[in-house]
Amino acid sequence: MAHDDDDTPDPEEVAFLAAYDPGAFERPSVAVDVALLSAFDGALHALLLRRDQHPHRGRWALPGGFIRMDESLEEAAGRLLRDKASLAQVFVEQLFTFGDPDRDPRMRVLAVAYYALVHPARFKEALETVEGLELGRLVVPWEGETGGPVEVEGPHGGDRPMAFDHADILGMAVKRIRGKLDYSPIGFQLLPPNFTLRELQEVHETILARPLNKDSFRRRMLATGLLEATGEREHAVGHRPAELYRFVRRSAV
Amino acid sequence: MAHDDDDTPDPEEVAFLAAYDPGAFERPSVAVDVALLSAFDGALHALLLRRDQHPHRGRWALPGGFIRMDESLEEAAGRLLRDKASLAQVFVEQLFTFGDPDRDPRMRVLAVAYYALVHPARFKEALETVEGLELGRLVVPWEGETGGPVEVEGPHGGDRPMAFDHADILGMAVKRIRGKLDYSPIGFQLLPPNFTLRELQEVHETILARPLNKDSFRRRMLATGLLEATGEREHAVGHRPAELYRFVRRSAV
DNA sequence: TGAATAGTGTCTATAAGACAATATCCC
DNA sequence: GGGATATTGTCTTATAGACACTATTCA
Repeated sequence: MAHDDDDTPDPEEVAFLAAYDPGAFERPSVAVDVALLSAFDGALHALLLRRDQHPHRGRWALPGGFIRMDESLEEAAGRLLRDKASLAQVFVEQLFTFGDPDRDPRMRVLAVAYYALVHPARFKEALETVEGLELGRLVVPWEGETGGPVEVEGPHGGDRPMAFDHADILGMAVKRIRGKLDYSPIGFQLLPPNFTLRELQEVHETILARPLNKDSFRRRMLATGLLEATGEREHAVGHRPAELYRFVRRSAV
Repeated sequence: MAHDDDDTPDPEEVAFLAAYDPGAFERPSVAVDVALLSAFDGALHALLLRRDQHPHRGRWALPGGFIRMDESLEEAAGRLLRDKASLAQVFVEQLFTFGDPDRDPRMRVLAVAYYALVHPARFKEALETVEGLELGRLVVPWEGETGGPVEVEGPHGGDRPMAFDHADILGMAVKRIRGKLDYSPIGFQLLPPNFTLRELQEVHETILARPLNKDSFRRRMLATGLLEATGEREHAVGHRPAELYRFVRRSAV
């Protein structure tokens, strides 16, 4: 790895120094922050915690916490979701590592950001059962995959200003999942096991924040071979019920 | 940010503890490793350093080093490229953060991986002028954007086994630039300022490891509006010289 | 003049968008 | 039956691949 300092010809010695004398190199704190997202009511939503301490008191923050020495980053993200939102078995993926020296005024903290996707039922259950969790509705002020921070609103409108660089983390999450939609069946993380094509299209439209052509969407999705008809149909919908599909577990790649 | 431990209701207090008493929380070391890539001779190549110390003595590693407390991650990547390869003004982008607890047998080290792209002339100049740098030719054992570690060969063939998880970092870099090629003019980082369409196509083919349709490539590239004819042509090529193009600086986005 | 690649034009196959027609459920 | 959406089929348009033809340079 050659993790040596610049003018030192011996990487290993330096590394051992750092290992045996923690004071030799200052080390940053490393946190994992998770953008837990769901799609409903025509918008992406995130789970937030309101800060009651300085800095950024009164602003909203993503669930996060310091990593432990014996867990991987992804395990830390999973642990945080379990502990802060009592959600297990959630799809998580690493997003980006934020490391501006002054992103936290107290000390140097790196944030390894993850995003997670759950379907609305589980999302809302966490929101109602776990103390302190609040809802943030994402308003994306840019188009396509341009990128940049998002704005966050409360359930009844009104701003929810984000703490630290968490609006950037959310923006990065939106950008990432918009990009992944093109080539990856990411949408099924945001739906129950069985779903109609219209529901899938609504999820896509919510993520992309633009209407999609119904016929073309239908054809494209069925052509991927990732959807499988269940033979069942939705019911009690006041109109012709649509067939329910499920995502195929990719077997041989 | 709520960087609190699980069962602690006061994130800030914990953070202050960590800040004022570094022993309260163990912190990992954080390194930046850079996959410096170039495309020539029909393959992607990386700059490597041979390890002469344990662990992984005799294996090859990417240039890397610990971050400093006063620099951002991207600044650290730039500093490493200057110090280790005397390359400045290189395009770098964050790739992924590797954090397996046992990725380094000596201690917990997170590696924030970056990739960098330079054109062959600068790459080879670094290789020849900077002591200790060696050449790695990437062999990608998977197709498309499947992902996974790459194999690395020396300039005259023969394996160059990579240290730590650096084969995974290189694999992630290849996967990323393959993906970006579709929607981003990433190729121009690997070319001189003026270049022909054929050269651009060769870069794309090298990155994707598959032949591209010439007519279609031409049309697609010119349709992006990112290429600008210089009016000049290549010369002394033994055949009709092609027009030289340059990339347009995206003005209004 | 010939070798070799650049660059243009045209045809075909495929995928996306538009739209119409029919099907099916609930009320 | 009426309302509403599902599902299928057809037509049009845009784009990618294939291929043929002309253009231009150097040896």
